[in-house]
Amino acid sequence: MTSSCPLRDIAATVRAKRERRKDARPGELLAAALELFVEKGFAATRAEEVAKRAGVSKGTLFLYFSSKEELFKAVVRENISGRFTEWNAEFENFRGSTADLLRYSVRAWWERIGSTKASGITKLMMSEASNFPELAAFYQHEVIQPGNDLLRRVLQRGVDSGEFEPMDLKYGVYVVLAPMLFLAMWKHSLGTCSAAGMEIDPEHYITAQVETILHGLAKRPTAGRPSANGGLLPCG
Amino acid sequence: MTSSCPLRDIAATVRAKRERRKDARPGELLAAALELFVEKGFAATRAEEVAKRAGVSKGTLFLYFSSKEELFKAVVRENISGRFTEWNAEFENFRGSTADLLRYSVRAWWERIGSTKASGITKLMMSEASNFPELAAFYQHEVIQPGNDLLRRVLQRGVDSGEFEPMDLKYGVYVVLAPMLFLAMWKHSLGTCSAAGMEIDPEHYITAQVETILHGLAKRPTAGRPSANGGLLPCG
Amino acid sequence: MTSSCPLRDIAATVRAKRERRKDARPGELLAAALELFVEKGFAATRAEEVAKRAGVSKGTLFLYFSSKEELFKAVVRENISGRFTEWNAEFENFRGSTADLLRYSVRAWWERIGSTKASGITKLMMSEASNFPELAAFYQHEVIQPGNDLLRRVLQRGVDSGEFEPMDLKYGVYVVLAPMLFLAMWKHSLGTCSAAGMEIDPEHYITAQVETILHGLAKRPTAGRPSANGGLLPCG
Amino acid sequence: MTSSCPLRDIAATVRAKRERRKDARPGELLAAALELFVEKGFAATRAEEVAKRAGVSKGTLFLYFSSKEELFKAVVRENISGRFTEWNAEFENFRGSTADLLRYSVRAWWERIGSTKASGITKLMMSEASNFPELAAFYQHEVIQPGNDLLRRVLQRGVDSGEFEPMDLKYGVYVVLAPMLFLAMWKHSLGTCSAAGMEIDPEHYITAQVETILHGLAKRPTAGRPSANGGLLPCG
DNA sequence: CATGAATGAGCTTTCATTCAT
DNA sequence: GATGAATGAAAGCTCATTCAT
Repeated sequence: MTSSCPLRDIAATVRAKRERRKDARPGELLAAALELFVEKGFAATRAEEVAKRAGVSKGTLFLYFSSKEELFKAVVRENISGRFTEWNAEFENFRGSTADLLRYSVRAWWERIGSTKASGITKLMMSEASNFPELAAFYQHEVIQPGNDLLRRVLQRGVDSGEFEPMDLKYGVYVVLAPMLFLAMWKHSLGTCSAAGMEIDPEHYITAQVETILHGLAKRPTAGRPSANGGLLPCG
Repeated sequence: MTSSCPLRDIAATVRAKRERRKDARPGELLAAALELFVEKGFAATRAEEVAKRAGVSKGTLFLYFSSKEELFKAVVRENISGRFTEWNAEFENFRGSTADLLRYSVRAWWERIGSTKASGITKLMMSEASNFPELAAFYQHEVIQPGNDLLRRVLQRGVDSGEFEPMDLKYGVYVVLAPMLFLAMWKHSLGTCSAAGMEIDPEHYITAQVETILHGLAKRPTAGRPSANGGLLPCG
Repeated sequence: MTSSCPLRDIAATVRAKRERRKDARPGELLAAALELFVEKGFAATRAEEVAKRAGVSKGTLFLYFSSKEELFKAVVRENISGRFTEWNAEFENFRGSTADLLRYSVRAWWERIGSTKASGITKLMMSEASNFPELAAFYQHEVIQPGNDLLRRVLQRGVDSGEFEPMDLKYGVYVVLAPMLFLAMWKHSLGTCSAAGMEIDPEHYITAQVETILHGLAKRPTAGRPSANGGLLPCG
Repeated sequence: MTSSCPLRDIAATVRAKRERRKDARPGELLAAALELFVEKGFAATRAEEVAKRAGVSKGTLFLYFSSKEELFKAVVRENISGRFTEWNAEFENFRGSTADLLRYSVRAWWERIGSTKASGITKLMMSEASNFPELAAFYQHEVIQPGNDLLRRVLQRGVDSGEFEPMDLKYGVYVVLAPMLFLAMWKHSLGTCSAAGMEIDPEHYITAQVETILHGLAKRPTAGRPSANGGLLPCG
C-alpha cells in the first residue's frame, strides 16, 4: 500500500484532488440545472443562476457545456441512463405472482425515480417537449418506449398466467403508466402549492392506484359473464 | 326590462356593437395566447407572436393587458369559468347506476374540456405552477378542489349504493383524476411528437381507463372475504 | 399642386415623414458603421457604438441588421454598387489620348472613391479579408475584378494606339492599381498619424504617380533599341 | 573582450543556456502572435490560440507578456529591428548605376522583408494603426521614415548622376514605396483568397513595377522638351 | 516555471414595453 | 383606438486575465 516514491505520490495526490474537483463540476452543474429547470422551466432559468447554485461562476458553466441547450440535453441524458437493463433483468428473474411483480415494479419506480430528483425530468419533458422536438424524440425512444415495453411484458405475463383478463395491451400499459407519471408531474407542479388537506402522500397514492388497478385487471370468474359491459378492455 | 326611451336604446345598441368589437379583441388575444402558452410555455412565448396570431399589432396587446404576466393570468382565469355549477346540477339529477354516472362524467369532461383548447390550461398550470404560485393556488381552489369534490360525491354515491367497495375517498378520487389529467398533459406535450405506434387514441384510452377503474372499485362478493390483501383502498 | 383634400394630405405627410425617418435609418447606420469599422476594425467596433453614432439605441441597430456581421456585409455592398457600368460607359465614349484617359480615370477614382468615405472599404477589406472569406470573394468579384478589367482595357487602348509599349497587361494593371489602393489604405491607417513633413497630399501624390507611370509605359523611340534591359514589362 | 575569469564565464554560459530556453519562449510566442495577428487582426486573435500555436499554455503567455496589448507591441517592436544601418552601409558601398541600385534595393527588400513573415508587420500596422497610435508613431519613426530617407538618397543619387529627371523627392519616394507596401498588404489579405487568374506572382510584379518606374523616372533627352505635360514630378 | 480551471467584465442579441404619430 | 419604430434592461456567451496547484 505504501509507495516507495513519496514525491510521485504527492504529485499524484495533488493532481487527483484537482481532477476530482474538475470531475465533480459537471455533476454539480447538472444537479443544479435539474432543480432549476424543473422548478422554473427551461426558458425562465438563467444560466447564471444555475452556475451560482452549483457554486461556480457563469463562465465555468460554459466551460463544461457549450450552451444552455446543451446543458438541458445533458440534464435529460444524465437522469435516464440504462436503468431499463437492470429492470429487465429483475423482470426475468422475478418469482411470484404477477400482481406482486406489478406491485414491486411500481414501488421500484417510486424508489429509484419517482421519489428522486430524476422525476423532475418527466415534468421537464412534458413542459418543454415542443420547444425541443429532437430531445422529445430522444426521450420517447430512450425512456417512454422502454418503459412501455417493460410494462407490456408484465401485463402479458399476467394474462398468460391467467391472473389478468385478456386486454388490449397498448392501453393497458397506460392504465399503469398514467397514474405514475401523473404523480411525478404533480409533485413538481401543483403539488408544491397544494391546498391544506389535498397534499398527496405518495405511499398512500401508490397503494390505492396499484391495488385498484390489480382488481381492475384481475381475471373475472368465468361464470355467467357475457354481460353487456363485460369486456372492459376490448382487445384491439 | 323594456326601455321607454328608444333613442337611448339605439345609442346603447350602437355603443354595444362598438364595444363588442372592442371586447372581442381581448378574446382573440386570449385565444392566441392560450395556444402559444400551451405550446411553448410562458417564457418561451413572445408577445409579438401572440399579437400576430391574434391579427393585431404588438402595441394593441399592451393596450388590453398591461403586461405579459397579466395576459397569462387573464388566459388562465378566462378558461376556468365555473362549469362546476352546471356539473353539480347534472350530478344531482342523474338517474342511473354510479358506474354509468362515472362513465358519463369522464366522457363529459373529455367532450367539454379534455378534447378542447381548455385542456391546455391543465398543461399550462402544471408547467408554470411554480412560476405563478398565486395563480396555482387560484387554480387549485377553482378547478382542482371543485373537481375533487364532485368526484368524491360520485364515488360516495357508489359506495352508499353498494356498487363500490368502501374506500379512502381522498385517494380514490385520484384513481379517476390522474388518468384524465395525464391525458390532457400528454395531448399537449409528448403526444404531439409521438413515435409511430405510440399515439394515444383518446376514446380507447378513456374506455380502457374507466372500465378498469370500475372493475377495480366494484364491490366484491362478500363471500369468504376478509382476505389478507382484501381492503385495497384502506379507509384512512 | 394644391390638394382638394387637406386631411388626406396631412395624413400622407405624417406617414411620409415617419417613413422618411425609417428609410433614413439604415443609411445613417451604414454610414456610422463604415466610419467605425474603418477606424477601429470590425472586431474592435462595438455595436452599441455604431448605434450611438447613428443617433439611435442599440436595439434599433438590430431592427435593421440581423447581426453585426450582416451589418458589415451591408456596409461593403452599399459602398461599391454599380459604379463600374458608369465608368465603362465613360471609357467607351472617351475621345482623346490614352494618357489623358488614364489621367482622367485616376482622377475620377479619387473624386468618387478615393477621397470619400468609400475608400475606407478598401482598408476594411484588406484588414478583415481572412475573417470573412465569402465577403472577400464577393469583394474580389464585384470590385477588384471589374476594376482590373477596366484598367486593362485602358492599357490595351494605349498599346493599340501606339502610345504605350507592349506589356504584360496582368501586371501592367497593378502598376496603376497599386499606388491608388495604397493611397486609400494609407489615408485610413498610418496616414492619420503621420509625422510632420510626411503627410501625403493626395493631389500631388496622384500627379506624381500617374505622370511617372505614363512616362514609364510610354512607347520608346524604335531607334537603336533592342537594348539589354529593353522589354521592361516582359510580355507573358 | 576575453575574460580573465573562466569560472565566471562558465557560470555565465550555464545561465545563458538556461536563459536561452527561457528567452526562446517569448520568441515562439512572438512568432505565433505575429502569424495570427497578421492573419486575423489584433482583436479577432484569441490569446489562447497564440499560446496553443506556440505550444504552451495560456498561462505561460501571460508569464512573458503582461497583456495581449503588450504582446502586440512586442510583436511589432521585435520585427522592426534596425535593418537600416545595414542597408545604409550597402547604399554607401554600392558601385554601379542608380537604376541597378534601385533594382537591388527593391529585390533586397523583397528577399529580406517582403517575402518573409516580417512583411506581415506592414499589414498589421496598416490594419491596427488607429487602435495603437503610439505604436503607429513608433513604426513611422523606426520604419517608414528611415525607409523614406534611404529611398530619397537613392533617388537623389540618380538625379545627381543625371540618370533621373529632377523630381519632387517627397512624392518620388512614394512612387517606389507604394507598389512595394501594396504588395506586402495584398499578400496577407485579399491575396490569400484571390480568384483564379488573379494571383500575383511577386517576381513578375516587382519586375514590372520597378522597370516601369525606372523608365518613368529616367532622364529624358533634353531635346525640344518643354512639352505641355513636361515636368511630370513638379519640384515642390 | 508551467499549467489550465476559474473568473467576471464586456459584448452581442433578444424582447417586453413605451409612445409619437 | 391602433400602430410599429424605438428603447434598454436582461440574458447568453466569450475571452483576457488570474492564481492555486
